[in-house]
Amino acid sequence: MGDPARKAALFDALATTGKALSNGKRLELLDLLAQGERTVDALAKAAGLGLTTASAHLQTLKQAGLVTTRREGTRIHYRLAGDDVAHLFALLRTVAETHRAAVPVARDAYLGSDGAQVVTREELRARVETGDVVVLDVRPVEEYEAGHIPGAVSIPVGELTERITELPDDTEVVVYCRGAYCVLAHDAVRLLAGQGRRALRLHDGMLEWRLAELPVATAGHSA
Amino acid sequence: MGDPARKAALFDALATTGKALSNGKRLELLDLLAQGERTVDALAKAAGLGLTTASAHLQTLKQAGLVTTRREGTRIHYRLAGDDVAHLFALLRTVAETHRAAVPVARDAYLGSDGAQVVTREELRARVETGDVVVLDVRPVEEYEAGHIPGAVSIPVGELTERITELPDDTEVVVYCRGAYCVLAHDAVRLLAGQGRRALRLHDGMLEWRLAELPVATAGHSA
DNA sequence: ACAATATTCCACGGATGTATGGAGGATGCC
DNA sequence: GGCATCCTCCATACATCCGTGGAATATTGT
Repeated sequence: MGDPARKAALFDALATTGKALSNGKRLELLDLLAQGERTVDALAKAAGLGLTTASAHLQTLKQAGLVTTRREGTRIHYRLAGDDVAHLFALLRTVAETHRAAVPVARDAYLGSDGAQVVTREELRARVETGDVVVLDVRPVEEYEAGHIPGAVSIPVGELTERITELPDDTEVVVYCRGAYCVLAHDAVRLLAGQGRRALRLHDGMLEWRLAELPVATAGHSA
Repeated sequence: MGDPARKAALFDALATTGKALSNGKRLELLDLLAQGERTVDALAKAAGLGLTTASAHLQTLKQAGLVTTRREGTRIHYRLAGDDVAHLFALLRTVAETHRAAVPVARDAYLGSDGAQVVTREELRARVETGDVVVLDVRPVEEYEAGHIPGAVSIPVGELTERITELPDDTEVVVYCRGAYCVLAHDAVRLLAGQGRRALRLHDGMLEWRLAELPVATAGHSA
């Protein structure tokens, strides 16, 4: 009763999934995949990995059950196996931030400060309803198309300088990007400030918005 | 703007916490700690580890921010750093079970089948209210004292044979133990069946009960 | 069938993780 | 102080992981 070997086998099986979360690069890949599916090649470039290395990490994630694949011609698209995986990633982040001082420090060092006033999801939602603000999505277009906050305008941060005139200058702008660990919104706020504009920033990003089960619009039709 | 080295440092910091979940023995330790605090020695014995090995694993968990310590005389008591850690563990389990077929297989192989009818938390709560059932906690006494389902009777599974007469034979008994991966309740049901008694089993256990924020009673006073 | 593209598989060296036994620290009791 | 207890730290041997390049595989287009 309660064979230790079988107990070890059970927890080792769990550990296989845990192991997928034990490497920074794999976590970066999960962070990217939380925005939508991507090909191996795209993931490798985005995470700054060699192709074969990225492939190996993706195999590990697949083995762990965290991602699934879809073949389209010669390309293979990876995506998260489910929203529960995104929740797991987000919870790992929260736990690490709560209980390890080094994490918030590293986060601030990476994101830098933008002096922007931050807005919670609920505040943003309320202000969108009243038409009080313009919401700006600064992620790459593909990610915007895969799902964005209803009513948001898409201007990838790389094009923001030349397209800044598309933003009204008589309405407050709230910028957002992928999630709590995404620099794009910080960069955008700094860039806008450099142009004499003032912008607010959503406290986290699309990932948390989706996990909170708030409405999401996709390329074709609004949700 | 988005220094790759800082990005890597941030995700590596996260990975330190993830790494804590990458080893079966550490997951066993977390599972035990979810029931309440324990000394190093007790944890080592319960998990079937050498003392120094257990100590090393606990250092890893502490480094990851998942556990904290408290010294009492010569002993050091480890405990989970917070309920969010228990949630993280539970979510990892759920994700692994959902997306990896090997996990439920290993679970069933470890727990064995007891033929018992299972009861959900809500069903149990309702039936406790009406006084319809006796709830039996078969965990070690210390764990019962650290927190149990209000109204539950404590008979550790090891003493169940000799103390079986303490259970009424005109009322249904619902057995529970630590959580979804705990054998004690399964063993108890098999044992009761061997004595001609029939018992139901709570679908999961104390861990999930607590995380669902249902009422918990402690040794002295009921919650 | 052949070439091109995208991805996976394989082999290797360097780094990191794991278990074990023995030494070293901290606390409590006499 | 001296000793016992409990735990941590250190050194060692072994296994596993990581990143890298080259070979093998699968699909598409010609």
